[in-house]
Amino acid sequence: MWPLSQKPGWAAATAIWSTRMSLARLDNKWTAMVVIALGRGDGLRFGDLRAVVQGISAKVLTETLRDLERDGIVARHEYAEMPPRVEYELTALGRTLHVPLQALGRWAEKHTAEVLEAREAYDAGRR
Amino acid sequence: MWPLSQKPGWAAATAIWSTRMSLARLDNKWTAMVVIALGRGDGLRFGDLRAVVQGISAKVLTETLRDLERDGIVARHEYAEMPPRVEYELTALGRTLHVPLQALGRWAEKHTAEVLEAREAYDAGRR
DNA sequence: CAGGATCCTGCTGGATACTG
DNA sequence: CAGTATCCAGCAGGATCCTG
Repeated sequence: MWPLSQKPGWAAATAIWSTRMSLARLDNKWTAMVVIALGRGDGLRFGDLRAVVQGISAKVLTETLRDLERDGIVARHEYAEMPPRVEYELTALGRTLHVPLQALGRWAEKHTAEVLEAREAYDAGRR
Repeated sequence: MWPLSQKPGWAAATAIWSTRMSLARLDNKWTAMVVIALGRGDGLRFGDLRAVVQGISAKVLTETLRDLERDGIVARHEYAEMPPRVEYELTALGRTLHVPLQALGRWAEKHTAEVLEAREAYDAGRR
């Protein structure tokens, strides 16, 4: 195996990753969880999302949803009622994104123990 | 469809997501790209990684690699040579993580155009 | 209830210089 | 080459208060 840096086209092809991965909105640490949450039920309310995505503040949830709406991943439905009701759901594009993200969520659930063990072993070695 | 907040077990089951997704190291925006890069070749050097994961600083790459090593996802091989050489590769656990992350990368590549269009449309409507 | 506005802080992560 | 150490700016994101 030769150094990647000498592989023709590699650097150029991978240079745009950062841009594309940003488009996937992975730069916002909450995005993935919001999309996964939305992928489960249809018509989730703001409050439901806050409860499900534990730890997120109202402000950040609002911003995250705005960004996702702008990117065509989330659709916002506002009902002129009293009290006001707003529901969010994934668009068709959003549902395609939900697939790999859900796979990632499953990975996390499945391998949590292994990661924790590795972490303890590492820390034990350092001590 | 009833509100999620009333679904028994849901809140409890999803409350730990944040923890588990953190374990997946999605809170670091560079992690995904580093793992994807490592998943391609075996024995990537520090400098190669810096070149491939465009825009990352040496400091942050170091920290990211340390965290991944601690979590048992990346293995570090140091060679006592002059000049020094250090190679990184995914562990068995790391390769299982690589699968969903690569899928995510493919999503980003495939749907970049759609996202950009949605973004323009959204901004046009706002104007 | 859903969020806009504002203020403020901590940590992320960049720049630079130095070592084995 | 592959880091480490230090310093520091910027911004993510939390707390609080307010509105339709």
